[in-house]
Amino acid sequence: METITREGLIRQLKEKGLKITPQRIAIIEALVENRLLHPGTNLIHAEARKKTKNISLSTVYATLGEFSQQGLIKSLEFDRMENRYEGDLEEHINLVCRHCGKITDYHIPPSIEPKDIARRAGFLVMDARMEYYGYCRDCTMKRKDLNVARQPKKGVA
Amino acid sequence: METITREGLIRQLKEKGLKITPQRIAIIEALVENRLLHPGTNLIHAEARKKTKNISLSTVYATLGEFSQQGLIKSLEFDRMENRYEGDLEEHINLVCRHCGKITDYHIPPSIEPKDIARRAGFLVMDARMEYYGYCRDCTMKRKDLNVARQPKKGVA
DNA sequence: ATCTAAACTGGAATGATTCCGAAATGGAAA
DNA sequence: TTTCCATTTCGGAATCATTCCAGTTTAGAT
Ligand SMILES: [Mn+2]
Ligand SMILES: [Mn+2]
Ligand SMILES: [Zn+2]
Ligand SMILES: [Zn+2]
Repeated sequence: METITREGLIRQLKEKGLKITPQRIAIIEALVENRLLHPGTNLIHAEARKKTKNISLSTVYATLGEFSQQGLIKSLEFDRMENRYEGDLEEHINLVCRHCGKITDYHIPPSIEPKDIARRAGFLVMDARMEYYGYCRDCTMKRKDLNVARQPKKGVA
Repeated sequence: METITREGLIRQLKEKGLKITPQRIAIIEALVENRLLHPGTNLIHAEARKKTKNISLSTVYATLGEFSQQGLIKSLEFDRMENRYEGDLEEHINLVCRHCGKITDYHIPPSIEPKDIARRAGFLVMDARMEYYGYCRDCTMKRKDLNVARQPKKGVA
């Protein structure tokens, strides 16, 4: 099981010593209920508002950031488009429609032949993006502080 | 061959009826010379400036955008980090270091066992990102204007 | 009931990217 | 070669998702 649930998330918050607040409950419910949509910050904000009066957007940002950092959910980051949140932690391919923005999960069978898989799902593959994030050899060597650091904003080398 | 070269890019511009300007030449040279770094807009701007006096940042943005749209290069888009440009059009995995931001190419052998490959390259995989961009079944159906449209900024469904 | 570190808040700041109208120019046509 | 105009360039303002901040509230331990 790798899919988020209301109770599962609450339990994890407790385990990690994070506080259970009305705002967090509302956000959790919004996340779980809309997980198939890979909801963005604004949808979560709107849905959470229906459950508790006045949740600030700042809180939604902070909370989704915290949850992602803690590994409760994953954030799918885009350029000039709000980040989207993933409630399925299992490794799979997200089929992102360039036209309507819909993101669909495609769970990969043991062995892959990526393009075919997508085609079989009726998805017209125009471009692929596969990335691994982690630490390069150099950084692994001099690993002084491999705290989960955000990617540097500037500088290329 | 799938790697950009000065002459190749110039030829493609001509083929597509785009004008050859000093600014574009400078940007092309900057792209080719730094292709291994997956340079960002600012590096390209800085390098291009060395070749022709006064290239505006707007022009660099416009040019890299145009080149990407035409398929001469690919843009790797990130959240809160400047986009990076790819001069190797062959399908491969980009190993993105969360620590120093370095992006390394890893060309995939016929059949993949992704994680192992990365490990063999000395890269510590912490997270994976694999995405296909294209058109979902629904959009392919009612494909009226499948022009390369930018992803909608808002709205989830 | 008390207390404090954590969480929340609204508004300001950030920064990469886009947008804009005006000026410059590549290169086709004469 | 000169003319001409669609394309390109320019710089400054605008955009907008996200982050930051300083003050206030609160969950939950004691
Ligand atoms: Mn998914
Ligand atoms: Mn690459
Ligand atoms: Zn679609
Ligand atoms: Zn590194």
